Amino acid sequence: MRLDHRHRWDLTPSEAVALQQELRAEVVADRPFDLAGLRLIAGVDVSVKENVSQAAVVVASFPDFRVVDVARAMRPTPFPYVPGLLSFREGPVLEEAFESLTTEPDLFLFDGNGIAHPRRIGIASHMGLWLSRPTVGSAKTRLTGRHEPVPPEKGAWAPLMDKGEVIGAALRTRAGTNPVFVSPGHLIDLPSAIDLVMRCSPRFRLPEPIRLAHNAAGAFERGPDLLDGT
DNA sequence: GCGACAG
DNA sequence: ATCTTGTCGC
Repeated sequence: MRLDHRHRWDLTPSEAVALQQELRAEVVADRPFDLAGLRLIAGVDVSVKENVSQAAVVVASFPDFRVVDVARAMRPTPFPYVPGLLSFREGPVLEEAFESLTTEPDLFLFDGNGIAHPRRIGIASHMGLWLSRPTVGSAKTRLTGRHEPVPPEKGAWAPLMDKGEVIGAALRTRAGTNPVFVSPGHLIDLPSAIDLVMRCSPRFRLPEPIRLAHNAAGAFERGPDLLDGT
């Protein structure tokens, strides 16, 4: 699929931060997204095996999550993990995977944050600019911001606050486990993102598209092809 | 200077 | 992210 807003990835950490400061103004995180029109959703994830990164983009039908397309890419890991600069580590291999994607998903769900980021441009927002399509961030742990305790029932959530702004939500996708951190990536608002993640998590803590992508990205290291949700 | 810190 | 056995619970 076609990509916009392309730029070089080989930047120093301080150059990367400067670029984020430039790009943050382009991110749109206040637009409602109509889930009624959602047909194809893509889960995005990257696995790292020493100095090799493997990306997987799994396109599935919504709301039944039948896999319709898978794009993968494998490249040397170019950038160390630095909190706040994840997109510069995973961006290159993701770019390659996106280019080989033949299907056109309506929305992309990322394993990581959207605007719930110190500079409001986590990997879901950053890649959203490249994709020019709605993106949502779903992280397993918190990067920045604070929140009140989340009630125990499935579907309960608490706003994630940072510097006086609501940047996301700690969402209970399943009772008895930790909440996930949801935030708009690009071209979607928080209420829509929360609704989406809940509808993508009928059974497990993590959204179905993320689980599919996680399996596809790490499959070669865990034996036989496990491209389904088993 | 001391913690915090997506994957 | 990845390193790794058993174990508690539905």
